[in-house]
Amino acid sequence: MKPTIRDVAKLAGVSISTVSRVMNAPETVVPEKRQRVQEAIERLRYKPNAFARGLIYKKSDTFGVMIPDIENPYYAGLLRGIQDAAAEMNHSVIICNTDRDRSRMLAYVRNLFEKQADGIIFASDSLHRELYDELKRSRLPFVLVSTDAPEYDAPSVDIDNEQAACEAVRHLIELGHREIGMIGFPVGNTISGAPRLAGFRRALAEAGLDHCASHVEFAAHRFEDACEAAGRLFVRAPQITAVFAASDEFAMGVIAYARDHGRSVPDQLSVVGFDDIRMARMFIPRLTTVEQPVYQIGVRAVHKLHELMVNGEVSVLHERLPHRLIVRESTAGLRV
Amino acid sequence: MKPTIRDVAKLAGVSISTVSRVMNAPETVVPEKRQRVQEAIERLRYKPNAFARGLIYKKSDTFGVMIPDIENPYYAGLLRGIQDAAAEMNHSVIICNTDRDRSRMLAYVRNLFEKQADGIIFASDSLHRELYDELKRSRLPFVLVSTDAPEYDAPSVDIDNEQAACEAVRHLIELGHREIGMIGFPVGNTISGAPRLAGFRRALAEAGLDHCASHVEFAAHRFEDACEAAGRLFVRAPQITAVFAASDEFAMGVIAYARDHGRSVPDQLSVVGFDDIRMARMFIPRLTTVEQPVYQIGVRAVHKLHELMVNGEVSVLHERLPHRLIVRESTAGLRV
DNA sequence: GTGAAAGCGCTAACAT
DNA sequence: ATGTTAGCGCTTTCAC
Repeated sequence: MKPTIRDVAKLAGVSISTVSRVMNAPETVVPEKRQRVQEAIERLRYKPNAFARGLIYKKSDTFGVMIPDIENPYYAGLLRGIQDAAAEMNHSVIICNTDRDRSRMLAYVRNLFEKQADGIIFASDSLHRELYDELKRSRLPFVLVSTDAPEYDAPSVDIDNEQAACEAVRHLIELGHREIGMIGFPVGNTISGAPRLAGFRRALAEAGLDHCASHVEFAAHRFEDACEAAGRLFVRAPQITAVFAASDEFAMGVIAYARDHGRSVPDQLSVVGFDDIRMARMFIPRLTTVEQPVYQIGVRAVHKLHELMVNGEVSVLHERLPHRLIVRESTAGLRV
Repeated sequence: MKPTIRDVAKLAGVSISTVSRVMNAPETVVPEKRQRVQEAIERLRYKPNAFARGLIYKKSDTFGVMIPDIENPYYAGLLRGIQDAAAEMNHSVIICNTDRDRSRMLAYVRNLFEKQADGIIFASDSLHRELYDELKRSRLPFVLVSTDAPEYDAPSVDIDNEQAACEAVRHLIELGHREIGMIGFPVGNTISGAPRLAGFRRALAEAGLDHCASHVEFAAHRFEDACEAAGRLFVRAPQITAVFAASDEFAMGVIAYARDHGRSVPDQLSVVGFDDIRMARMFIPRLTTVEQPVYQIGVRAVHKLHELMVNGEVSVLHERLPHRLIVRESTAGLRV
């Protein structure tokens, strides 16, 4: 059996409260006894039971992270920031891979509630009504990451997606492109949908290129979806010389499709991605893309959650971190 | 405050033991009361406190996963299998990103112990003495994944790395290559090191190509390291026409390096990777590689851990899952 | 079949 | 400064 506080007390010849004090307020115990207790703790390799503590303190030093798909490099980066920040403050993180399945999400929330999680970080999925209600009822503090839910005033951390998309498209325009298409996320789905599309349209409008505004195809999430979407786009608008892809994986899909159909990148087609996942600089050609500070987003999310847990509220509700366009090899000036 | 069993009892007009019975052995309660209690539970949205339960049952339905780096697609795939299998049996998984830092690993184990985790899955890091001792002392059941530790007889799940590497190299040989190099993991570091090197050497020996046995360079873990290693390899042995890379990321590094130095793949250089990460089929050229059933490895690891938790022992100590060579576009016959 | 009470391992009054 | 005790929320004897 694992040693309990009683075992330590017996071995040290003191009462259990003294042992408890040695752990929680050592200065209130005379050095001599403190010493004895510490030795007993070492010898027995005693560690306090988190259940018993939790029952008293009503906290678990644990929180849950809900993400759609750990295999997606974007979420992996996020998770890393989250876990590092959590470890920093001695908290554990329980990972919940949702696969975008609503009933799984609900089940996770309930489970986290039972396990007395101190909070939840909810990343990237659309926060539907039922889930929001459950979250609220559970009274678990939660923060949203890369998920906009303007209708609910939940704390969030993110980048300015509309602006970032706009800058990416401007880059294409500055390169001389006048026939530009986009591969986007479904509009309703996540924050990556609508705002990035809006940014695309804004850049177009600024440059008087509104005729391109409908050159948009949507893809679900993965590379293969993007390949197909690229196919549809090129059929509809073969004159296109540049594509804004709403994620790096989409950009790779577009490039792969183009390559398979005799269009070389960037000579005959420029492509901008989004996210700057690690793969972006390993791909050939290296991807021009919008860098998101994923790791930092994760870190900030944890801090925000912590603030929420401690103060019950948060100083800035919606936090936006800076993004940056990184020009690599997948975009080039338009050749006439 | 969260409702407790007392609140439910009061609302239903019964004793707390009856409420407990409704949850744990409903058939022992008369239907009428059972009904009332269930209604009260619903109304209050009561959920039993896992701390209190844990204190009694001495288990948390939670286990920890230690991995070096979630951003590495290989581990991400593993984690996905693990999490799915865990969710299946209503267990939570606490993620511990080790960054290969020994003191962090130790800290995680202690933390998991305190939190009363039911077991640990330890992936891919080398299991050093101190950690092994800590694990043993903690009496936490644990299973090793993609980590060989023959000196300790710990349960493990993995593939046959030596054989898989051998097959990858044979593929190169069958293609007509006679000057073959390798980019490997440091030999001491993980299971990916020594066995894959041994497989490389075995295939070479079988074909009477021993003169290639020293055409090996080592890289730490990342793409950039592999690029550099490729540089060293080509300086030392410029006659090489094919490379066996011990991971897909290494293969991409080699290809990127070759591309930057005027060697096209697969026309002038064939490259085989290892792992079949998702990116392997998105890369250009698509990677020929050894597929590991990562997801399944994760699933099996959970089942093995569960077996260990329940029975205190495991029927087969070391489990090996099947691998498979997938030929795509990064390898081609030798042109003379 | 149901309630009262003990106890899981710990902390925090409360005595001394 | 230290020991005794109540109690966190639950399960499980043990009486009735």
